[in-house]
Amino acid sequence: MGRSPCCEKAHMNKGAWTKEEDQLLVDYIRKHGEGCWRSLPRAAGLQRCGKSCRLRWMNYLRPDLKRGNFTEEEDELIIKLHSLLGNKWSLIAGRLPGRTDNEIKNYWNTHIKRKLLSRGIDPNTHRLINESTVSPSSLQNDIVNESLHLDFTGPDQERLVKAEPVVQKEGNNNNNNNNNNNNCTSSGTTSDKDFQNEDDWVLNLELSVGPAATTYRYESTRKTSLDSAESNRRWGSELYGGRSDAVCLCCRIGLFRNESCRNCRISDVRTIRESRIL
DNA sequence: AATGTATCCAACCGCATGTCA
DNA sequence: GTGACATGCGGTTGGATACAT
Repeated sequence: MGRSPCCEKAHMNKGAWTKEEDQLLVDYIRKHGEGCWRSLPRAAGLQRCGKSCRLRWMNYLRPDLKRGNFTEEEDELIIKLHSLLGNKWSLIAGRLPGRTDNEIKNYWNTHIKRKLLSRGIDPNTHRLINESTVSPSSLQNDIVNESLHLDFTGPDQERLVKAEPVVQKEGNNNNNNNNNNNNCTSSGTTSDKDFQNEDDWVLNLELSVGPAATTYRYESTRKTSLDSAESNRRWGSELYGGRSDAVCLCCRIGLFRNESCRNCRISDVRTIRESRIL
């Protein structure tokens, strides 16, 4: 027995969205907030599948999306994050405010792959092409280290090194206070509940790499967000054994210093996030 | 100007996962 | 424990546009 389709597709529009459809979706979400994508199309008067609505909103209509070309800084950050996370586009997008996983994925496939290849670097392995084995003294290794070196020091280092490279599939991310109206549930985001158990530390590391900048929680029927600075504090605080001066991943990787990192500069993203909902 | 080719990116699809009854 | 359902993710597709011939 297969799963039933997510929606009745017979009478659904497909393909490019019209301005009218966009407007209906934006109006509805402004009024009611995100969530419950299955019932949203009908409620909003759209002849679209819920998944399609979600995608359109997440990748195109969200007001906090950054438009325009990727900067050199973003390029380098994507490369470094990809060397750490692989094709975990949503996690990578979580560290690039205003960019979507789809956008980064497309950009990777159309630009960065080519860029790396032109540098003689295999975009999949982040190693020099023509060198199949790792030599600790080689340039190749320098590149790998340059990409992967995280400088994790202190008591947590050992646990971190032992962590499996599983990014998302484990853990107790049952954080959402579900708004059970319309039998809607939500899933997948990380909250402070995830940080309550010290034994979950490694899991929390995995979960926190991505969504720091856009970590939502449901409160009653309205969605709010953790501001990125707070998310970074929580993430870093757990990561570095409760130190309060923890920094975000960008800084940790060494791409930025605190003063030049966008994530660290944003002190209160909540204002931005909420204003787009209201 | 017409045609062919390359590139970009929005959207789709299938599957994995989490939640709930 | 199990199945149905909702959502999210990553790979892929195909139409639009840019560029080359």
